[in-house]
Amino acid sequence: MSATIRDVAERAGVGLATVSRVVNNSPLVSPATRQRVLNVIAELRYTPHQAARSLSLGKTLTVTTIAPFFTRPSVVERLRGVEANLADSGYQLIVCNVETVERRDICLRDLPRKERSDGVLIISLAPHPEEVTALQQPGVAVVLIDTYVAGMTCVFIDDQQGGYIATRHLLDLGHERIAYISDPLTDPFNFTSSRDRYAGYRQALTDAGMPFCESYHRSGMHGRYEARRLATELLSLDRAPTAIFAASDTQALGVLEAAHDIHLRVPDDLSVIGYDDIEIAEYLGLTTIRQPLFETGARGVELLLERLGNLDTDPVSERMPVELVIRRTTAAPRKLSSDAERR
Amino acid sequence: MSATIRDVAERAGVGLATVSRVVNNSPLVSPATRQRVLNVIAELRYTPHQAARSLSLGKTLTVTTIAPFFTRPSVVERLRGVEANLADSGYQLIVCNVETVERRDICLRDLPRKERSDGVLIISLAPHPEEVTALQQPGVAVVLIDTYVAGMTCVFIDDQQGGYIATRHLLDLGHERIAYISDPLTDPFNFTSSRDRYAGYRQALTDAGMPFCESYHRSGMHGRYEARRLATELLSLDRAPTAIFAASDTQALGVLEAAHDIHLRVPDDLSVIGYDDIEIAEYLGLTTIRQPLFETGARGVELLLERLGNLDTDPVSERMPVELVIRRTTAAPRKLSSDAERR
DNA sequence: CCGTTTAGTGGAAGCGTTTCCAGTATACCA
DNA sequence: TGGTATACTGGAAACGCTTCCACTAAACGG
Repeated sequence: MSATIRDVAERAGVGLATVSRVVNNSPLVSPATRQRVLNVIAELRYTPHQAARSLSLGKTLTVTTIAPFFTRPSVVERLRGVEANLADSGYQLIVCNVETVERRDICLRDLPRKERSDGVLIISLAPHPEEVTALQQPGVAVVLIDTYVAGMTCVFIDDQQGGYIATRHLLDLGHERIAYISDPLTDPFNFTSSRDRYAGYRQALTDAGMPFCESYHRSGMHGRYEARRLATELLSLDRAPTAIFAASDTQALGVLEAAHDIHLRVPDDLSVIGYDDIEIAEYLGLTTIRQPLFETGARGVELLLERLGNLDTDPVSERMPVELVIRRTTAAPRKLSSDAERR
Repeated sequence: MSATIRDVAERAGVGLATVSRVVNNSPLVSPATRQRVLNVIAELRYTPHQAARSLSLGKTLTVTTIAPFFTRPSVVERLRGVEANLADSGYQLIVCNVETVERRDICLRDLPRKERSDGVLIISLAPHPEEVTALQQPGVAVVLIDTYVAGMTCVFIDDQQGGYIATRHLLDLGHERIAYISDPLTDPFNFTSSRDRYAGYRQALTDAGMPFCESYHRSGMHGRYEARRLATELLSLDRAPTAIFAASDTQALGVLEAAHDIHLRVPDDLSVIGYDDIEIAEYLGLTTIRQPLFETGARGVELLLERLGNLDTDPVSERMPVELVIRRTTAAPRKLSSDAERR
């Protein structure tokens, strides 16, 4: 159907090897021959057959990215970073979306195999110990994004630090009743960010000599609606929090809605801080913790490409910084009401 | 390095062909042999080599999706539809992001080739006539999403209708000065949606006997910031519009910002309607035109898989419906002020 | 009981590349 | 002038799989 290297060779009156050399820019071809071959290639619209190429080469020329819920703004942004750096590398990007635990397990087991892909990028999914062992088998290069596992190459965020900074910000403003809304701290996907941010939250509280109140921590399925529900619960508490730290901007939106529902004004009656700094955060004036989403993806690919060149590289891990972005949803608590309530 | 079919065959004491048959669920294997082979496969952690498989099969087992600006909410949602329906099909999804015209041209020329992919999904990019010819060459199955081209298989949206409905809604509310903000009507990517929606806008105006005012149409680069700038221009006109139809929700956000900048209240002083019904639209109470984003992606894959089975299928095109979603950013214009200004 | 079908099996060709190896000119050096 | 390095070139093996074809042994019908 389409032209093969043999067709080109015959038509140009040269050997197969020569055509291959031309295609691969080998210097061992005389200019005259090269030109003749190039003409025939153009004439026949010849394109090398990927599968044949990779079979012969022993490489798939392919990089697989495993991403959970790849429509979430934060994931999309990381993916963009991945794509941007992979586009000109000659590798194709295979994207695998994970929305169920079964698929998570299948993907982590079957995809990182030499027969399928030269390299694998795993976003936000922390492999279990036995999976780590499998991932370390030589043959496939693996880079973890947004996750830290000792002994593997990772690009990650210091989420504990992020949680700390967010809470610290609220403490600095004078808040004493600070709640935290997040995904479940342990979940079957093995996401670590809610857990790490929680640890930072607790640490900041402790460092400030502030007691931790169990009922100020609520967790539930990721998403705006669930966060709205949790925030509503929180806000109807006897001693309702004056500030809520949401583990993601999306969840912060839910908190904002809940506040709106009961006619609480933000930041006057309630301070809200999110996490991620997704695009809409700026629009809404949401105070948040910015993490370098695009950059983690981009850097992850860089590390992967390096490892692809040399598989024996020692694993490296890079921590990316987070940053507090103060906008319009956090402010000092109203002394009056909180004092009144307290006495 | 990793086990091949030969290793399995030797270890199980059977022929290559038998192993292949087991792997591919051929009925021509006795239960006993099958079990023996399966045991060895498990033991050796054997996985068929993709490239070898596809070379032998003459198929790449791969589907490529070409998407412009794949982080835009509307595109992400379509991609999710694509992924959802492709996940269990046995085909791998290769994603190609297009953010420059050069890459658009390269992708449209090089990717839809039998040697690279069994099928190609093209999102929102209308091929030029000469590209259409190339895309119709047998060998690759191509499905266009969000674009209509005669003679090709497409899943598209009636954007003209959408533009009409949006404008009609504003007219019905009593607006007489309705502006339209969009991407440039003709652009090098050959996006058609802004153009079609514009046509609907004009048509609705005409049908209502309303004159079209050139200065009420502004176009610029896609995005919130540009839309905000254009809206600001519009709102500082002598006879400023009382309603603005934005060609996307993202742009509608920019309009909302512009209104906020000059302390115009929405919908009291200004009605705003968007397009797409992206997730944030509901949160913001944005009136908009909903288009079935996920569904176009999902349906596109279905059609592609059908064509993959039988390449000689006649091209079909399916139009998906749009729907007006009325929320809180549109209302009747304030008679008082508009009358006052007019006289 | 003997042909004939049928289930199960293995060998080998072929998919389209890359690349090692061997070969043939031509150029260069002594 | 002969020998050797040099610049190209082509043949063929190999990559790991699928599948056609040939084959054997058992089952079946007359």
